[in-house]
Amino acid sequence: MQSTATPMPGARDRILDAAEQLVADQGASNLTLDAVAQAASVSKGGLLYHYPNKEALLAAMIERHCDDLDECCARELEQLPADQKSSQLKASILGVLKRRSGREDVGAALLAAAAANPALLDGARARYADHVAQLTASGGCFARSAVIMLAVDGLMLGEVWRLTPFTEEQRELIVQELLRLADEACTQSHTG
Amino acid sequence: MQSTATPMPGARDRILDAAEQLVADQGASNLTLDAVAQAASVSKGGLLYHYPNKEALLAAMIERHCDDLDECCARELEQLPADQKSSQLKASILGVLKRRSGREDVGAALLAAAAANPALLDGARARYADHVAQLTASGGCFARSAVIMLAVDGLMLGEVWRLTPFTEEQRELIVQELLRLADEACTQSHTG
DNA sequence: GTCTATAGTCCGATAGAC
DNA sequence: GTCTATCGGACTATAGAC
Repeated sequence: MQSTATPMPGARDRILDAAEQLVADQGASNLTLDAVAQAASVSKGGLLYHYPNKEALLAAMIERHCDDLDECCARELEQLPADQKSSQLKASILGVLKRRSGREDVGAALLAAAAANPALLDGARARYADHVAQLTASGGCFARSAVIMLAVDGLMLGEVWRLTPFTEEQRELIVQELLRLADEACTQSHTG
Repeated sequence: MQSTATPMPGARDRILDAAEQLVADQGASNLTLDAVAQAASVSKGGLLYHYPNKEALLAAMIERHCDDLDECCARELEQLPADQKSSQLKASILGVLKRRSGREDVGAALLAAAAANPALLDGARARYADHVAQLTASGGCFARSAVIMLAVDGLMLGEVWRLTPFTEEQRELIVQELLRLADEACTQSHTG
């Protein structure tokens, strides 16, 4: 485990950093073991000591990426009132969407790698299922909460693939609308 | 152009069919020119006559995939009242989500290929921008309409990557909720 | 624990006959 | 318009020294 301030990153994390930067700079198809080793200032043999094959490297990248996302949501949750049902949902919205991560290319590359090897996403799948379970347990309207979660996913993935053409103003309107819907989901006033 | 009933598919479409099936059966990483040629009963040289390189083949696959999606939405639109503002939005919801396409793997593979070559998605980007423009012009609430569109995308992409753990019942609840929200988006009663 | 060197595989694209 | 044959390059992973 890695604290937020990292005075001396271990080799494993340094490799992950280098791999991320490489993908962000040069695209997914250039994520070769050679390139990663060079970028991380390790030899290929050294790289393969820490991650025995490319799949293991990708799995570690995905896991850290998901951890980052969870941390963002956790930080948002701390700044929201603890006694409101909607806070959990709002934290998910803000944690994922408040600031664009700047690592969209990395996300795209990791998802691309998962197409060749679906098992890579097993961890992410488990996290997703947890979130849905939390949703059903939170007492708010399930369908409404799910729609909000899915819209968050849709916007994030749209930005990952650079499909969404929204202006910053439009994007802000969307986030505000999501927060409004989150309140509704928990007060259930929308069922009329 | 290809009519709905295809008595004798041209070589180009036959190749596309074979490529889709190959991806669906064997995964994205097995979409090699050799494999496609074999599956389409053409030689590699013949394949490369119709699509001069792999990128051209992928672009054609993506374009046809998008066309299919548009057609599904158009068909739904025909069955909805023409005089209601919400029909357009509802057609998008139903066209994409009513029946699972069964081609999720193909979508994943195409998206994955786009990570290595972002230009492949330019066509899809233009379509997306069109949809958003239609949204703003339709007179309904922009933010609400956008949220609905994004949730549709989120669910579709979630299924493409097999991330979503929803049961069929939950999925149906979500679709119904989206349709309800579409009505609200166009009556604007929610801003109250 | 980290390195060098290399084995072995696979793929995309070209050349040129028919 | 379709074929065969092959080139050249890139990649993962292993073997073994230090």
